[in-house]
Amino acid sequence: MPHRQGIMVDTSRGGRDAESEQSGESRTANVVRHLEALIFDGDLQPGQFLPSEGELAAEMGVSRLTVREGVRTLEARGLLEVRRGRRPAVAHPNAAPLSGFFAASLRRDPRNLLELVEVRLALEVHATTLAAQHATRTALTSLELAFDTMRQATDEESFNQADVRFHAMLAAASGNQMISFLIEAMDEPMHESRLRSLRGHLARGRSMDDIMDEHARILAAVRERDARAAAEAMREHLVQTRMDLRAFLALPTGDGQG
Amino acid sequence: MPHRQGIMVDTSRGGRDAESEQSGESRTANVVRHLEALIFDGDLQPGQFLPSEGELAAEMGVSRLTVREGVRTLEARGLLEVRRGRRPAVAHPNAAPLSGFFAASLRRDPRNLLELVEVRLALEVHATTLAAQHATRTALTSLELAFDTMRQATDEESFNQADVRFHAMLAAASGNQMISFLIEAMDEPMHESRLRSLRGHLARGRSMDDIMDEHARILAAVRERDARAAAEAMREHLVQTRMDLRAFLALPTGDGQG
DNA sequence: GTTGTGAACGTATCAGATATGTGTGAAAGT
DNA sequence: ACTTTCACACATATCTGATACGTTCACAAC
Repeated sequence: MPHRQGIMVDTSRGGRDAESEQSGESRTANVVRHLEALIFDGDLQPGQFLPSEGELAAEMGVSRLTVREGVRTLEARGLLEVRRGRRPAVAHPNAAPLSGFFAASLRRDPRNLLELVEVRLALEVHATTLAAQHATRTALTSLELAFDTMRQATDEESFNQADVRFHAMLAAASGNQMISFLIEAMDEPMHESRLRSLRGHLARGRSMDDIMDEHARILAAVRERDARAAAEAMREHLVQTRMDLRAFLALPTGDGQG
Repeated sequence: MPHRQGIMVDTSRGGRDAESEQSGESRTANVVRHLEALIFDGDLQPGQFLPSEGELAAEMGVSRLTVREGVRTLEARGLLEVRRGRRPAVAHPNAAPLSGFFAASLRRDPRNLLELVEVRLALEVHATTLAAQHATRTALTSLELAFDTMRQATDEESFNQADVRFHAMLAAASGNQMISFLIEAMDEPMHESRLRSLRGHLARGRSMDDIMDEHARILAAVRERDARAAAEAMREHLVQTRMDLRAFLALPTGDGQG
């Protein structure tokens, strides 16, 4: 009989089956599995609430503290949304865990930026192929809207924002949510590098019109449903962007800067 | 002055600057940021230990409970390794968070499997390009070794294992750790689907030799450093695999099965 | 009908214990 | 001298019992 103390009676209820509890693991791990079961196999839809910490603790025969640790774990994994005063809610699928991973990778070693750029290139090129094949009419409209916003942008920051949106809409047009999440997850961590890329772009003696042309070519090919041309246009655009970033990294000012 | 209770004195030490604590956020959030700072900006290398929970609690003027919640969060993000009886250690970079994300996505909705396959295709094709361009001699040797292991495999399970290893070695040969992590992270969640894909493959009237041929073509192109051919060979292989999987999903037996 | 308000509930956090795993150095045995 | 054993200091895992404060909702007051 493993660690029991005080008046912790085991008779929490009449017929509790002990099968679902692995005694080799920690109680918190058991709580995590229990919560996962509630989320995945229970009939809880995203946004719906779990029992309160106290109820969960009573159900599982552990203290509230242990429940809290399990809840924290699943919150960090993006499966639960915890807000003070409210019961824990099943989270809508979201890219936060991915975002955290990429951000952490960059903070650990800024050189990972170039690796991330490669990942992005691979994903976006494929997303463009899929978008040309499957994009719905509304998705196309959103894409065109984002393109127009880019064209009307005046300052660097709003241009960047519109650029991010264009790429996000393109990913969304692919119809593949996993790809969308991955690309979205890279946006935040790579925000800084975008501005740098832009500076490197200018340093290479290229203009904003070049960038707009590249995007125009992508948009046109997607609109014409020419998957091969669209993918190629995106690849060329991203290769240029990669060169822009390298140009910035080679700049005298941008050398030692993390 | 926000919630203070009991004898919680604020004079934890002489000159503590309160700037690093956002009073708008929860204490746990502050702890998380503090720990992140230790991990990223401190001089702690992976494998090294943080102060004990008690010490951290004293340093930050919070209870051990609050520290524990923060530690749990970072553990779930793959940044800390916690083992009973030992102080928390900085984790080596690892793909666990990605793996958790993909696994959760699949458990939430098995239809995400086809989306994951697309992601895998995009990443592996690009990884193959990079591998053909940059693979070191030792990486090539590992790849050949994995290929030989595949050829000698007798049963389904060991073949699959060798197959996974081949693709992992190829990703490693790309020299891009981020891509490696992503592909590695998909291995576990997609393990089941691999077996199904294999069954679908046979159901389509194709043989194991076909699979070996596809891999042989990839290996040969990478060895000859023909990036375009290598990428194309990988794409064809993965398109076949995708069709295998679809074939399985269309099988009478494999229809309702999650 | 609208608006305020308080009780009920829920989480956030603290304090203080106990149980048990880990590592270390001293004591014991060879 | 070398190894093994064991006790002890330390660290985490978990429990109990409180307090503080955010959320919600029903009900009363206007």
